Amino acid sequence: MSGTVNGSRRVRLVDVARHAGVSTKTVSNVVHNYEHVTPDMRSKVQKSIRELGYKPNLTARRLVTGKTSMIALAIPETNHPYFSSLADAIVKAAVDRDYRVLIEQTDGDSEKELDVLRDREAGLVDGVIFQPAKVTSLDLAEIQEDTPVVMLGEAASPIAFDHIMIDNSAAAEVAVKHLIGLGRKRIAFLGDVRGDNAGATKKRLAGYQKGLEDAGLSVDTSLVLQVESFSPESAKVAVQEAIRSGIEFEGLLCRDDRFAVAALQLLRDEGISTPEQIAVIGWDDTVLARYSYPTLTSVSPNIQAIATEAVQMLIERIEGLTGSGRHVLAPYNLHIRESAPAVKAASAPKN
Amino acid sequence: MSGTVNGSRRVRLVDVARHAGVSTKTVSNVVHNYEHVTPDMRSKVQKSIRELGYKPNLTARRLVTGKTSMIALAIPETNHPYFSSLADAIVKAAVDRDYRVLIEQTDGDSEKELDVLRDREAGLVDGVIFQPAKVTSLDLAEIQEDTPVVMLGEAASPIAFDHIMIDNSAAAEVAVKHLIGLGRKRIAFLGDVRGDNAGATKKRLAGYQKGLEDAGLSVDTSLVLQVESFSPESAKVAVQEAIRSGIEFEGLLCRDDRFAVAALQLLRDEGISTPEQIAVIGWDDTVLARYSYPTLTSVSPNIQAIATEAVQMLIERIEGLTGSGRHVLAPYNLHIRESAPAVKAASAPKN
DNA sequence: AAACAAATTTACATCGTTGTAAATTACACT
DNA sequence: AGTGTAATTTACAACGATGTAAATTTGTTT
Repeated sequence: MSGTVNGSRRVRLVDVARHAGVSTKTVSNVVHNYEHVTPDMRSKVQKSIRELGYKPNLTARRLVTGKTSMIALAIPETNHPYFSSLADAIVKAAVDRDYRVLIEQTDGDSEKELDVLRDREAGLVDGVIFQPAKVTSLDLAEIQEDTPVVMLGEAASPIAFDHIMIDNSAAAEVAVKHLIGLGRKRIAFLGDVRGDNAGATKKRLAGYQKGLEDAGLSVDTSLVLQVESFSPESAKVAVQEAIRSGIEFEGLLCRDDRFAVAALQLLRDEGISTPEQIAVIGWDDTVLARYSYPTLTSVSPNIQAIATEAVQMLIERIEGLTGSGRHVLAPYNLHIRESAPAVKAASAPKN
Repeated sequence: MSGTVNGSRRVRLVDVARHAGVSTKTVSNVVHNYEHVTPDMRSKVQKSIRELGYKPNLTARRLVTGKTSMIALAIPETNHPYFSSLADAIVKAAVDRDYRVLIEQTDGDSEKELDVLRDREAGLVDGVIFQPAKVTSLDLAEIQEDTPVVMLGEAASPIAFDHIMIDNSAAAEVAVKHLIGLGRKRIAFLGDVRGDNAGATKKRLAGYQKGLEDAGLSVDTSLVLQVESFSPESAKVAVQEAIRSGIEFEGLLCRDDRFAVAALQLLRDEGISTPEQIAVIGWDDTVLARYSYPTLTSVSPNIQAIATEAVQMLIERIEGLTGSGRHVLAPYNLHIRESAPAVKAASAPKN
């Protein structure tokens, strides 16, 4: 009773129609639960469908409807704690809306990122949710495609595109103020990555600075730690150099959890206690934050909200909404854990 | 110079043909780099393609060729360190072979898992790589579909399917022997999860047992810690209860990294040192192992090899290979880190 | 220059479904 | 019973590409 009888071709709509003695359109109507079908017809057709093991061919359906019911999610890497939870949430949100998700890995490569939007082939997906790592607003502005796109993340994007992000500057400010609330005065930022032109770090730095200034603290540029690359190793090197060169700080705000956890490991190796001597805050609230030692306080974007909103906005575009790009700020909060505990329980720095 | 001129429909093959004054088939030939096309023709057509901004419609192509060049990857959750690296590797391997990957999350739900194979719609993908969490060999045997499938992971699968896994029993044995090499005699296993009928744990337990027996150690069933669910919390509860009830052990082999890292946290909270008092080994060698404290020794399946092989086997099936299921053992090794260090550097248990 | 073979190009049917609009049937009301 | 209207069902032409096989052009050989 399988889809094909030995060696014969797949069962088509027309085969069901013949078997049931009706037109193909009626079978189609039954398949789609069209309401104006008499119960007799319906059950007769359903019986044939069952007996023949008919399954609709999605490709043919797509060709005539022009809809794929698929969206692409373009992210730098799947194997990254933040992006994998983002992917998870977006897949769930899409499935709720009867869409499927195609993952496109751009590997943080600007050519691959542009390819995603250049859209060399048509009819693959109905729309794209795109979190760029390298590509700049200028690159994007040149590309004017007709596939709907929703941008995620902190990169500046052309106003033409819908865009969802958290208020990076405000979030950094909240994080800095939390550290200040713990009595920390000299607060470092890890890290300013060489060649990172995506703009995320700049915004976080701006918030970091504003947080300090609002509290009447001076901004010391030697506390903005420069990092060679996005690898945890180079983050460790940066922190280590700072310590070796005698730069003192009691708080550390990191641009992401990977850097933060690397910093935790380094501080431990150097015999510096967290949070007693240096309180640390990460960014993204990934799985790493839950399992590190000490557990990591982290800026926590509401991924659920981002995913739901992104899918919603994209579907609106797919369904024909026009007009210039919408710009949405997603909610976030600071997830407090041991590395920068709640203010009440805070002990003053010991050094 | 974009794909569509204001408001007009998409450019089709036939539009290019008319513009260039040739037949549609010639345009198609140029698009596909068919060799028997004169240079004149080719450049004339390419010019038209460029000027009109033509992009081939994948759906139409698929309908006539019957190929989607997409494969599905069905996994319990994207947001899991092991599965996200698996997804990453499979996407890369597939892209290398000119396939795209559709991620299907089964949420460890047996209905959803069956749905993946029941294949309610045809022509979505050319084949499926499927790592089940719940579904048993029996459930699967009933389903006889024509979409090629490659199974991953430790669940028993019907002989009809191709299947790739690491030798769980042997790997567990290696891990246990490593602990024994560190001088540990009482070695516990975390954990036997209630309701886990996927068979993975059973095989690991078998290897655990064999490793002990080979070393002439007795197998104490109270050292096989029962866990209520797959959550880290329940793993912690299980370890805690064992300690509270006076069960003593110097080595701990865990069924996955999440459990292992949860155990590390609990041991720390209990004031038990790792690896001095209890050496711990995880499984899957996920990102957690790199960032935990202490860093985690873990059984490390060669994900790269698994992904490449899975894609290779699936494509062979897609291209028509018939015959009964092939069963492949993938390579693995024990990634040594601090929680169960290399034998040389090992210190004897202190308690 | 004719004849044949090989290399290009073309015409046309086809993939399997759904949209449109026309044809039919069923139903209600004089 | 006859007519008008609404509810079903159907016929047929798309959707946009590629495969097949035939038609044409080009090139070679005698």
